[in-house]
Amino acid sequence: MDETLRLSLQTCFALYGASRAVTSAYRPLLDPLGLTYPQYLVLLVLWERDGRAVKEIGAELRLDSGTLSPLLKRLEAAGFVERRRETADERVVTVHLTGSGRALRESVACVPGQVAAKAGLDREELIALRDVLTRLTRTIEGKTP
Amino acid sequence: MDETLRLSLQTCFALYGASRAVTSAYRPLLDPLGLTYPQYLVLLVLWERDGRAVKEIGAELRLDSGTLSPLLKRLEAAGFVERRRETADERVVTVHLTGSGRALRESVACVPGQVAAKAGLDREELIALRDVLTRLTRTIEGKTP
DNA sequence: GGCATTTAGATTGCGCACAACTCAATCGCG
DNA sequence: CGCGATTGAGTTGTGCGCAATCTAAATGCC
Repeated sequence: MDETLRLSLQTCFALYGASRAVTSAYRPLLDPLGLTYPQYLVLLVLWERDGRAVKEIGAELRLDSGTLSPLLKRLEAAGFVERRRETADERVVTVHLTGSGRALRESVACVPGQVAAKAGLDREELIALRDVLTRLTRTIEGKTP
Repeated sequence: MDETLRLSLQTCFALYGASRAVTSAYRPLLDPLGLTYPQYLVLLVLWERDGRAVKEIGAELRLDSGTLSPLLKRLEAAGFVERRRETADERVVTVHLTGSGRALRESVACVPGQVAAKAGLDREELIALRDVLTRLTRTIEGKTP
């Protein structure tokens, strides 16, 4: 097989493996708090700005309602968020942190540092990796809308 | 929040997003053939060397039997592979390509090239990305065995 | 005002991932 | 040889991720 094709395959597989490895690096840290990695991402979005619509959260994380609806239901069942149907536009549901949802922020403050330590990349590499992955994602999404 | 922690979060999220973006770049190419990306990976492993044990495939792709057993069952139902319980050691099941499983190889020959085109990274970037991701995965797996 | 179109969210269904468990076969050690 | 420990595969249950579909609400256009 062509060298370039092989390289493409290897890179895609490396991406697939690395993503699972990072998620599994988060797992032992989040599990004691009763969170999964995607749930943690939703909370990050809400900690930055509370009371967002499901739609906005989805735009931020690139997740549709098919993924978010049940996930938010679980976060609500766990007591970390509340969902409110807006009166101004009753199609919209906004998601609000509860007290324990806000409190969780302190509990996970050390998580990113611990994951960074497990990853073992230095600052330069993290920046380069973040930037090339962001560009890759944007390029693909531009071509598969 | 600490600048470094933010960087770590951004990089993990970029990895999570890029992995899904790449998988979704494969989807329209593999879907007409009745394959998913993980199924395609299993076939890649078998095209390289046929008749491997489930265990070996799992070691190659870092997938356990909980993922592979039903996946292989679906590949078998689709007529691309056959599973045989070994007589020498009856715990072992080896997976063998069928004629149509082998034939599929030609049909997907163009796939990696098309994905590479969608990704829009040049050769140097692909190599750098593959290598840093491979190192990242190994480092994490070394620390979370 | 009335009706088609669009929009936000939920639901259904399928296929991974992964943990936890079962079961049968094999291995290893006394 | 016998038997406990280990191994390989499968099963069960949970939680994404995404396509397809549904419903209700809002919008637009006449």
